[in-house]
Amino acid sequence: MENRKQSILRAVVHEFTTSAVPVGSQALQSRYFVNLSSATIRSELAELTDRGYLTQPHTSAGRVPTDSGYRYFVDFLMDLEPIPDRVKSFIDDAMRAAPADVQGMVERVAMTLASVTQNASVASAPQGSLARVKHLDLVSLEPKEILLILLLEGNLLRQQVVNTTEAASQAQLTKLTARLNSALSGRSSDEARRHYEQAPLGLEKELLGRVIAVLDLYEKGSESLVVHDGVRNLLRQPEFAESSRLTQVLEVLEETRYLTVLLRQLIGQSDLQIVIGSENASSQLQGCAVVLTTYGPSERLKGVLGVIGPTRMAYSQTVARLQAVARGASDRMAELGA
Amino acid sequence: MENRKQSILRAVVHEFTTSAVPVGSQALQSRYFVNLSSATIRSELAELTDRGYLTQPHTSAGRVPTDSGYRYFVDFLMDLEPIPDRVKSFIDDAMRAAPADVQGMVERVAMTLASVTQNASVASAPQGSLARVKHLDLVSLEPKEILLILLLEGNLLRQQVVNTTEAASQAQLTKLTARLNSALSGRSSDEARRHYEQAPLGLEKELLGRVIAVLDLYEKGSESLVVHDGVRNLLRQPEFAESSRLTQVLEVLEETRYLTVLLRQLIGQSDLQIVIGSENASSQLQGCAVVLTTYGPSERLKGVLGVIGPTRMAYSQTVARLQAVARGASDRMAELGA
DNA sequence: TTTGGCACTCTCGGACGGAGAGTGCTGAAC
DNA sequence: GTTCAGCACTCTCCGTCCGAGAGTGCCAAA
Repeated sequence: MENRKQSILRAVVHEFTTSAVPVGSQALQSRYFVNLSSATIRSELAELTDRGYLTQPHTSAGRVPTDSGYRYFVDFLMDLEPIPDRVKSFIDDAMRAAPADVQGMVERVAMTLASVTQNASVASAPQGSLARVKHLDLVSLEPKEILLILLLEGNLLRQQVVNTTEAASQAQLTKLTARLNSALSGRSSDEARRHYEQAPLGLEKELLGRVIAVLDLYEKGSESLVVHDGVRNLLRQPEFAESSRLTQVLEVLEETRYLTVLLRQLIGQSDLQIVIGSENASSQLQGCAVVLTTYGPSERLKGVLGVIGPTRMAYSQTVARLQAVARGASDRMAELGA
Repeated sequence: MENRKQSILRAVVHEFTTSAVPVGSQALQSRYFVNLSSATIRSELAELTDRGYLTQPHTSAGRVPTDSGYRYFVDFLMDLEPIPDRVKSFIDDAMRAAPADVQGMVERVAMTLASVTQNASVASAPQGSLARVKHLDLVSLEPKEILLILLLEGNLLRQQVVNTTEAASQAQLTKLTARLNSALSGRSSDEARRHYEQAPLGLEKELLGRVIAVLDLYEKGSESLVVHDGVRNLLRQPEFAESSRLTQVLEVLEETRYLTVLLRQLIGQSDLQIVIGSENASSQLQGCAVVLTTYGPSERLKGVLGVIGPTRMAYSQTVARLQAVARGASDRMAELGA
């Protein structure tokens, strides 16, 4: 695209994202292109409109970027906005003070992200394709009831109540714990499964089975933890002034099932994904943009981190801050975890 | 209050909660009091308005209950609405399928409550005034880094990374684990503290200190887990049509700090608490009502469960269903927990 | 190719007015 | 003394109208 058209498109996006008001030729002229006349800008705008990058709410209104307009902007025109120092240190502080457990960490990450981007955020707990058991513990609740505690890679705790066929004392359990620990710790579910097959019938096999079940659930992600935060930030945007639009978004956010699927679909090859308006598979997110990246303590353990806001979003700022939070969280988790 | 006035107040509340439209004398006459003339009803309404139970949005509009009107209704006129069988079994199913860990359980409870009351819900994890350690485990991460896993009463897991001054092997830790377990399990924080004071300097004392710190945090509730769900249900109500009202509510719900304080304040003597509109300490909840009860696996371990909606709420239905969910959750937790 | 000029279009906000809903009051009936 | 029909009154709601203002597209000249 011609250079000047690009500049004008960039200016329209910038102006509209900050003011939320359709931008006219005069506004552009006085604020961005003092050496051009508004008439010239008008003809450029008309051209950009013909090509599908801009649209007008009505005949005599200013221009608004279309989804394709935003798309062109993020693909070719956007440069990352530098992050102010106080935002940087805010992120650092938040991560440093984050709780050590995955649950708490994920919540903190979502909170921080929502706060620095002033939009809604989502975060899923890091998951590995091959979950490994780091440690395991058995606690006797009742004679035939055992609490199985599993510490997975990334310091993720899982617990499950197991009703066994045989009774066992805590002393027996302690011995069993030691045996299972040396057999399983550091091993993946495949290796655990081999162990399971060779084990003789009895309590040990029973418990091994449960361990494998937990690992499977975890790997399939059906147990996945997804949190969201910052819906209140969306309410400040004029596009959510009447609540009908928000309803749609909230349905996606609060229905964790949807969200899980959405995140899994979206996080494909690229490490930064921007989905704008109608590009969204889910029709509920019309008018919204989703910016996603991954994070986690290691290459094998990755979760998804995302920002959801109106398509009229400060993309360059959002992307920069999203990546900063992802980096901060990853570092912190690496430090605590694996 | 005279019997007929009560009936009329009840009718106004009922009509308004279902229709959301100010209710006039004619509507009451045709739907509730066929043997009375609308003029008679009008004079009764005028009386109820004088006494402060009703109000008019404007001179020639129908009546709307005031906060005192709702208060009178819930105190004297409300009778619990029976719960349909399918709702009952919905609750039972949800509780049966709930995960065994506290985190998951609390989330499930909030979700269920939001769903059956069609309002927003909050739930806090059960907490005891005296937390007891049920089991403890130490896992070596690095030579001088230990992951401390605490299983508290109610099967609540806590984890914390401890950086120690001395290095320790996993074998040493295993021994230490056994010693600490026999010393601490079933003991409250007071007893743990006695232990701590008598312990000689060293790793054991260091760890005991951390255990106590975790217990303290837990008892003070500053670590407390509070979740919410069902905000999308509020959006269906006309009082949240423009989003400004919702902003307030979301600020309370998403700022867990506020919520924690709110719940702690509110759950006083009674096991069922209804706070209507201006009775709310927090001015953010003007126009909203909060219905609260407690739940938990035992007498000593109680969490708070609440419904938040517009003051124009189906109180009798809400209370009945809230109590049903609380009962279901308590039973299930008792079964799993203590 | 750019630009000033100009007619045109559309929204926005305020004013106006009629329809409708609901009220309070009054005087008569029971 | 309670109930009720009748009636005037009040206020909202909604549609219409109109002028101001913003922005456009087009055209002819530089």
